[in-house]
Order: sequence, then structure tokens, then C-alpha cells
Amino acid sequence: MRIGELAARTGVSVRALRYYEEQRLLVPERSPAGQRHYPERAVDRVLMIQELYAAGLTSRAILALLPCISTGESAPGVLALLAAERDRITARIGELTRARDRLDATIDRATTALVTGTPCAPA
Amino acid sequence: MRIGELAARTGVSVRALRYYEEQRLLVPERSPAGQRHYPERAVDRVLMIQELYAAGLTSRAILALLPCISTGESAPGVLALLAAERDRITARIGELTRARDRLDATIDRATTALVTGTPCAPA
DNA sequence: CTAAAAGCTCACGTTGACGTCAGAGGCAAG
DNA sequence: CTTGCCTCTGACGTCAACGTGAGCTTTTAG
Repeated sequence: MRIGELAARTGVSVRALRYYEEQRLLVPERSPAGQRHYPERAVDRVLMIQELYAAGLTSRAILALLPCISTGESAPGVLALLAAERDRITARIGELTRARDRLDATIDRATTALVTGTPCAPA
Repeated sequence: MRIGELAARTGVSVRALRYYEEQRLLVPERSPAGQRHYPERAVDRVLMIQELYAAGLTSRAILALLPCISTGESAPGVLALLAAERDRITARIGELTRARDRLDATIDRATTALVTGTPCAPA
């Protein structure tokens, strides 16, 4: 399929797909006239890339991990990379959870203040 | 205290502290010669700001939330903002958790592949 | 065959939270 | 007094993942 269809089917922009190619995350075939042609599996690959981006990985990290993820195989160094990224994500989840708990506490206090009629002077 | 000490005690850069002032997150007093002077409570405030940044909030959001958080009081609109940010964080945690689970599965498969001696051809 | 729609390649713009450098001034110690 | 560290104010640089527009070619629909 061509780039427009892939974009439509994955929900990412045409520009993003070209950017992925620039980063060598997704290198399509070319028609004689120079147009990009993607195989069906490109759809899943794009979705995977999006998920990894959403997890906060950089293009470089994704580039290192993609062959491993798509084939289920691994070079030793890549396995360590995978584990490192997973640990980073776990740590990040912890950060976010703590921040959310703090926000929750603040919301509770603020709600209580409202109910008890405590005045407020917003900045 | 002056800016250098606050930076050392909070672990953020001098540049970052000046940036916080630019964003009106932390506005210090000035000595007659123009040097910034921070009170003790600035330490906690900086740590709080860092935590909110780490949670993915923007300067604008933090600016809106800080008076509420530090005083425990709230304007009605701010309460909604707080809830919205909390929901954003919760959604983000979900994303990260899914991505991590996928990475875990990949790690398992890769480890198994290693153990069973499946060959690997990294890109 | 023609015109619209889709693709192509540069290449600069954007956003956020700072980093970094330049040049000048303040401040306690010897 | 001067040495040396800290601080000041601009103001430009950075990085990542694209957005956006120009100007041109390819493909498709009628």
C-alpha cells in the first residue's frame, strides 16, 4: 500500500511515516517512480512504534529494539537494553503514581475546604 | 539564601531556578544590588515543582495549581484543572503499564529464544 | 486528455525546559 | 586593592517528533 493508506489505517500522519523512514524504523520499497510501498505487516509495525513512542522511548532505542521485538529473537546487548527500558518505565510509573497521589490528596483537601466554606484567594 | 545555595540544596540548576521565576513559579526577593534571595520554604517549593514537572505538567498548569496545593485551598476552576491533570496522569500510567507488559513479554520470548539456542540476526 | 488528488524532496518552524556563552557587576578575603 | 567566586541580564543553542509550506512529479478519476 502507499503512504496515504498506511497513514489512514494507523492513524499517524504521512509526515510521521516519512520521519520513521528517516530514523530507519520503517523502510519501505520504492516504485520505479519513487513512491513508497509498504507491505501489510507495516500496519502492525507502525502501531508498535507508536506504542513504544508513547512509552517514552526515543527513536534510537526503538531502532535498537524493533528487530528483537518483531522476531522474538535477541542479541545479548539488546536484551539488556530491553530490561533497562522496562526498568525506566517502571520507575516512571512510580513517579507518576506518587505525583497522582499527591494531586489526589490536594483535591481532597480542596474539596473539603470548599464544603467547610474555607475562603480561597487564587493567584 | 542566594540562588547558588538553593540550587545546591534542591539539585536543580541555577538556570532552572531563573526559569521558574520567568514562569512566575518562584519569585524571590531582591537585595538592593539586585541579587535574588529565597526563604527556606523555597526548598520545598522547588522540590514540589520538580515533582509536578516529572509528572508531565507544563509550567502553565503548575502555575495554576501551585497556590492551591500550597495553601490547600481552591478556586472552582482550579479544582477541575487538578482533576483533569490527575486523569491525564492516570491515563499515562495505563499507557506505560501496557507498554511495559509488552516489553516484559518480549523479554520473556527473547530469553526463551536464548535458552533454546534460537539464532539471532540483529539489524 | 485533463484536472484533481496524492506523493516526492528539501527545508524551515514549533514547543518546553532548560544549557551555554558573553560581558558586566557584586562581595568577602588576603 | 585586587583576586576570585558568585551573580546579573540578555540572547542564542539544543533536542525530539513531528507540522507546514513551496515547488514539482505521479497516479487516478471522469
